[in-house]
Amino acid sequence: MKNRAKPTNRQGGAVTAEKLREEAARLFWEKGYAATTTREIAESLGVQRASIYYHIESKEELLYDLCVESLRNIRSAVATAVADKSDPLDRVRAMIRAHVVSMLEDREKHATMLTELRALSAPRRAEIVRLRDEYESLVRAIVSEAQEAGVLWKEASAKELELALLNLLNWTIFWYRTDGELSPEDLAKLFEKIYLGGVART
Amino acid sequence: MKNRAKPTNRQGGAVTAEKLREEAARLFWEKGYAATTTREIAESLGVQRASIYYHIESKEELLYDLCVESLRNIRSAVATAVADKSDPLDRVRAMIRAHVVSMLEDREKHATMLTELRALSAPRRAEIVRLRDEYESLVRAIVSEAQEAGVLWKEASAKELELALLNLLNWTIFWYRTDGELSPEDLAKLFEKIYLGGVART
DNA sequence: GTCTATATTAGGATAGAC
DNA sequence: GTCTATCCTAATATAGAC
Repeated sequence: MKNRAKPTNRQGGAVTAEKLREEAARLFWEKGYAATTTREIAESLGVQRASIYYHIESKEELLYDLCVESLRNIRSAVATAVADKSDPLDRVRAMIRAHVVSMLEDREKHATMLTELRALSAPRRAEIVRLRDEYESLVRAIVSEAQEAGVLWKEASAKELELALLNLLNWTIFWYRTDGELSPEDLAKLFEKIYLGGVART
Repeated sequence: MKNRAKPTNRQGGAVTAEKLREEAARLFWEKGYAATTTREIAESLGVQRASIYYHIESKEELLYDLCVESLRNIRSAVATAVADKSDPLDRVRAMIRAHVVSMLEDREKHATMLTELRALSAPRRAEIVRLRDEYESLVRAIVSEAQEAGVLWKEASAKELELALLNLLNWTIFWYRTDGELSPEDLAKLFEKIYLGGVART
């Protein structure tokens, strides 16, 4: 057996920028960005501290890339989910489902993006805020269309309804457990029912 | 003029544990607990770094005290608000109002408590989790009573309805601005309407 | 692509004077 | 109750060998 390309790390494969980002997302979510050290990231991957700098320029780059990926993923999930729906209420339902499922299936990344924005330097933060605003515009447009079609309240603005919806969905990252009773789909159904119909018995 | 007790800091008064906690809450919320340095806290108060250790034992103590205070305040606000109501639906409404107003009027403290728990050492974290669970039990009891009285859904459990309610309310800390269009009371009314009645036009 | 070794700075906390 | 001075550790990142 030739020993070329024999890795000395414990993960079996070469450390790639991809693996780095995965592990970073996990640790950033577990301990927070500022409290996570590059030492820990390297240790988790079974390599020396210096080795990770072959793949990345800085710790902040890991956070930035992760935020970009998170926002691209959720935006694309929602856009795809509503693409083949024309009924305004169906589009709202599809959006809720896609947002919740996408968010919870890649929870570490989305949670980090949603809560660690302030750790980025000003230029990178501005870029992420721009992407986030773009996503919020998509959500708001879907809400607004439903209002115009007469199937959602008009007593509140599209902005207010959008913020309330994201409130209801996003906080889930803080308590959702993969080993819990409710699947992402179950939660999406619950939130859809509550958002559209409320919890009061009629 | 005698110059005894003349403070050299820029704040005009003596630095007290109270002022320390206020400033810490502000900075912890602005930059996160781990990214906030004791140097910055001292600088904001106009004193030398060493001086703050006369009032506290460690940076972590600031976070812990702040979490305890936050949970005591919101619990007491909600308990007081529902105390004189007997109608189950009125109690739910009063709880929403008190939670939102209390949370937003002392936003830095509550936000820090809600998001920086993981920075505490295990014993202190356990203590805060216990207080938080106590508060959640109060919320759940109010929801549960309303279900038993037949005025809220029973298709979902009290736990699910409680989690969904706190979702809807808590995420507000991430976007609420004191200079925005909506007051805490306005937001409480909006959330009350959405939570109980949903946003679909009937 | 990963290693050893290290430069460099920052951060929490303490000692002891006033 | 605050100051100056400093200890000590931990952290990001780089240099250069293999």
